[in-house]
Amino acid sequence: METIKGLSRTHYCGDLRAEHVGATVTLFGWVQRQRDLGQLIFVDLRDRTGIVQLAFDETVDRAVFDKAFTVRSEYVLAAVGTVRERTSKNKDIPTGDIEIAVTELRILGKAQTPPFEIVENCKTDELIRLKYRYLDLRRPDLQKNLLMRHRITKVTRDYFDKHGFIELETPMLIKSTPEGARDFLVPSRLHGGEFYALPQSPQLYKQLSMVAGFDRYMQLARCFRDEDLRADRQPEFTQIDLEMSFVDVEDVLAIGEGYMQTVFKEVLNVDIPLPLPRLTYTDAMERYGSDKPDVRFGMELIDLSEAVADTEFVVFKSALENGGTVRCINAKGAADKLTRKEIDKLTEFVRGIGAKGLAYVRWTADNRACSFAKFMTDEQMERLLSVAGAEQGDVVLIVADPIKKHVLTTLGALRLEVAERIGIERNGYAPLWITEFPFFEYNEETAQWDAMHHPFTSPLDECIPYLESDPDKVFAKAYDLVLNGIELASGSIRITDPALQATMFKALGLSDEEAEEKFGFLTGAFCYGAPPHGGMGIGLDRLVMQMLGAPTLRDVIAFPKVQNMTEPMTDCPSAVDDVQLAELSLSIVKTED
RNA sequence: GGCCCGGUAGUUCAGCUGGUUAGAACGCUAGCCUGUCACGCUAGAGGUCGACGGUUCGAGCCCGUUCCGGGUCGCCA
Repeated sequence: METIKGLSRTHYCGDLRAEHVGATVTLFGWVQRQRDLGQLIFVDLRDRTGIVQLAFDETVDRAVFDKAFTVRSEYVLAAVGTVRERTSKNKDIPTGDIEIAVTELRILGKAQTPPFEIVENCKTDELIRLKYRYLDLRRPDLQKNLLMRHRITKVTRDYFDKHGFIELETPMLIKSTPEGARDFLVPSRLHGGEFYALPQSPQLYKQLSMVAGFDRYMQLARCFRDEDLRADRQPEFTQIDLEMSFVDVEDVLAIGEGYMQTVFKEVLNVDIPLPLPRLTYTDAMERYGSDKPDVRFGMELIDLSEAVADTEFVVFKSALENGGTVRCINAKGAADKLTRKEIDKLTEFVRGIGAKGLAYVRWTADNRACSFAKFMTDEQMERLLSVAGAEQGDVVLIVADPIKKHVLTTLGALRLEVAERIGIERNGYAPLWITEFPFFEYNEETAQWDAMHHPFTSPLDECIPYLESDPDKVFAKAYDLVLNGIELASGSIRITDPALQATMFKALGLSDEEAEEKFGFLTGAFCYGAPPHGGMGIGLDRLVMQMLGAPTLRDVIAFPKVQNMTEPMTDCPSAVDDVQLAELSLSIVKTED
């Protein structure tokens, strides 16, 4: 191996063009491929900008030629040479008009044969790629993704800076307040038996920074949640966290949607018209069966309760008699694709998510196949189809249940499943706000009202009187930003009135002592002059994923975890030795099962 | 924790109803080749069929258990 001594890069490989012909250049990079034609050798040299061809022919020094003969894929090279026009051009790559007539070649690093080829659209199993993530990251796809991520964070900082936000760093070692997601815990050495938690979000600190008078705060904040993974959920993620003083809902939404417009314009050159559409939580649930609707297509939920009120079909009847509802979606023109067999699969699908079953009418050119036809008069069927807006070629999928929310969420999930199965086009970006979330959520298991948000979320002004009497009538100054069916951001206006905060804790079943123990430092701070404030957290990883159209978060995070929360490359988590444990006053209890 | 899908050469995959020595392509190694760019041609190496157990005269294939990965439900205030 040779050293880099005396060499300094003049160009990146991918930047060279015909205009550079005649120039002497010094390039560094990895060998994409070596082609040995006997008395002529080509080497494709790659760096993060692209690939350029190095040529070694009869004009080159014998020692240099022999060295070129020995190079293999992924060797790290330095090449000095002259840019010249190619005798036969390659139209497939940007540097295809030129090549480098190499005069000096150094092998700066040798490489074993990599376990997979460093190419775009690599088909290799993801586990293998993650084990060798440093090789995976060399691939143009991931290079592009992470360069784009950098671009997005740069635009983000610039946007918020321009709007008067200052970036503050909040601590990673914080107090555990185990509500909501599980905390990652960090044992304390100096305080044996006590623990820090890693932040699930900088929530309390950013609110304190408002009390401290910073007025506008933002941070690209690392956050941690010890919950199971999904394609769009990692235990460790980055949030564009922001908070603003002296604002109400409208002010925060304006900053948030301005940001969306800016980042899409500057990074993708996509125009997002403002203001963004808004749906209240209630409307979103009624129309799409979801609080994060993908509004790029219709197939909205339709209420059939009245239309089927007089039928004898026991499923509909008992749902309605027990205070429930009967609703449907109409898969327009899907009768060919949604065969009986496919509908059976959909039935299994809805059962899998807790529904009791799926009723349907499949209206083909031949007939109307209907799972409950024998309970329906012709007149009732006509009425149902008319309300559902059904025509020949449509498939109406119906769900009934005594609990309305079950019907809505089932159809919401079914709507997405059907769209996927029948191949509805879903292109472009359709961001929108979901507003006025309910404050409480009824927990059927405990028969209690739980907070739907963290306990510092402010109720709508007009709902305050109902806080203790009618939990179901209370809505929050809470809002989500939804993009193409994904929750991108979530935020709220916070409570700053200590009396109201005390009422909140009480409504949530927290005793004064518990509230003081957990959040005393915050409520205490609010006694020293708290400005009204609110903010939001935008999921950076999800934003990047959406902007790139990546199928998983792992494609936009440099070193992600896999589903069992390990990292294949370093094989963490791992055991530690007894000395370390003893220092932390910890011992491992082995469980058998 | 539940459900679904997957695991065969370095990689991507094929492998029939359970039946001879488990194949292909790419990659790799060596030789030849002066305009390739997915170079070409020739030859070669390369396998604990995820693991364990069972059924069978015989298992890559069937059964059970388990490990690993992916998706999803629960969970994620």
